[in-house]
Amino acid sequence: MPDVDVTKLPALDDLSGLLADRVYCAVKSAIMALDFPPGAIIRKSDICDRFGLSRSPVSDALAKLSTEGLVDIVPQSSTRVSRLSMASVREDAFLREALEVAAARHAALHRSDETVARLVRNIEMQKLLVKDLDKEDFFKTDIAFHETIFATTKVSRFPATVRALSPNVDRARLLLVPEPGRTQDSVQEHIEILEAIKRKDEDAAQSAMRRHVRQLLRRLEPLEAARPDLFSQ
Amino acid sequence: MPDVDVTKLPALDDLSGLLADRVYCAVKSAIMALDFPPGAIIRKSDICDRFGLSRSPVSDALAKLSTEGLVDIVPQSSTRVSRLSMASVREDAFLREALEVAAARHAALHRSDETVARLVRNIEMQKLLVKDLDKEDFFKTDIAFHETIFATTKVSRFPATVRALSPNVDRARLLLVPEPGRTQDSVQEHIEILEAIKRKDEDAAQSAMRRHVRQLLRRLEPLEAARPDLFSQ
DNA sequence: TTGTGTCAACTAACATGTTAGATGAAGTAA
DNA sequence: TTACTTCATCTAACATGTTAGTTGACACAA
Repeated sequence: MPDVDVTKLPALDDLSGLLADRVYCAVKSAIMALDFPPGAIIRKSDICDRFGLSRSPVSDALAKLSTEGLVDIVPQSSTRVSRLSMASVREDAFLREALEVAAARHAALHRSDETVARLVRNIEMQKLLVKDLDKEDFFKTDIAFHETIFATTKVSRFPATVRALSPNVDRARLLLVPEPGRTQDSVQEHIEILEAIKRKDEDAAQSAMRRHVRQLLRRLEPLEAARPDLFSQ
Repeated sequence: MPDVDVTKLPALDDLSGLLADRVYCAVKSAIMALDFPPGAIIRKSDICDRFGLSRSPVSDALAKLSTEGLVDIVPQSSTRVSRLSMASVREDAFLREALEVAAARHAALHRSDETVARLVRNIEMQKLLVKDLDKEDFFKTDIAFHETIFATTKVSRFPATVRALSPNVDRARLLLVPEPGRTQDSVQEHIEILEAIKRKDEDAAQSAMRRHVRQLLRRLEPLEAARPDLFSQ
């Protein structure tokens, strides 16, 4: 397995803040974007050279990534980008589903009229983007839909927690090939969630959200066979 | 606000493994046990002296605790045990509920006969411990009950994730005064969860678990007024 | 060919030196 | 007294030196 290509690291353009945090963000985004492919070896000294830094902030950054499961550090030996495994993707998907479903249920019970209005606007936007085949903005609007639901919980770290608990899902997601009609289906699922939230039907909101998030896992399952190079075992 | 008392740190008796990990465990257990009280200042050099170590492993340990929200590091200035806040306790409780409820639902759908047998045995043990007023072992058995349900999800990091997501609930919990009849009620709630799992009624398992975990938050709510010294704002 | 022991090379872990920024007390002016 | 400035002190962040453990190649024996 070759080393990672450190030239793919984004620059540390964020001028303020700790060096360690900035290195962390740069390496994390390279891993999440699969620019650092699963299994590749990360040489700390290469990253030090790339940014002109000492080993301290780089080690701190990699240690943090290690606790999140994105890199595997072998004591006294080596550091590499963690491989995907369908087991870890399923685990991530389970945890994400638990949180998404709880948020949807909470939204149905406690949503304000303003939240409903925001979700309605969001879905109108989704319909337009599907018609215009704008995948990238659709993706962003999709995320905004879910985060609007998260926001009803008043748990400020909800979006960050969901992301932190399911890094493998997010990485694997990038390997998906577009599936004809998937975005339309996705909008329809969002509408069902919204309708349940509108009429304060918490059970319907819960099951609609569950059906929706399980679509992602269904599409991820075949990946292990399609890209065995990126998966362990 | 005084400094923490480093003599309250447990020894690093675990002979193998990284120093940083061992320091992390020692400091974490002191924080979780409230031996390091919320708001107290942690001096890295004191901890270095206590264990006869250099600053590297101690800094690594505190950085990890910082990402978990158990210590607040002010750049270039100071490190202190994070204060509790009812807002963070409520956030923790919401996330914990989401996971506990999802696990209960999953258990109801996918439990094996062996899981049911294990839960039945566990509850028999609970009844005995309540009768004998053995609070400490009851607490352990309670945890084992929940972890048996977690195990049905096959998500190996489930127990660790629940703990990591709700450190403030676990800290605040230690401040609770015993409530007459609470352990009996708790056993009754466990029985309701078990019965729902037994008959594979996922909705009943979900709501029984929700009622159960909400009892904890109900008991935590009055703490802010009772111990304002440990809460921020 | 295959399994084993040795060893050089390399890495992360740990120790220690240095720097920059935050803090708070003392001094000063209004 | 109050508000502002100065400055000494202290801390975490960062740089660098050192150590110890892992790895993989190679020699050699079965």
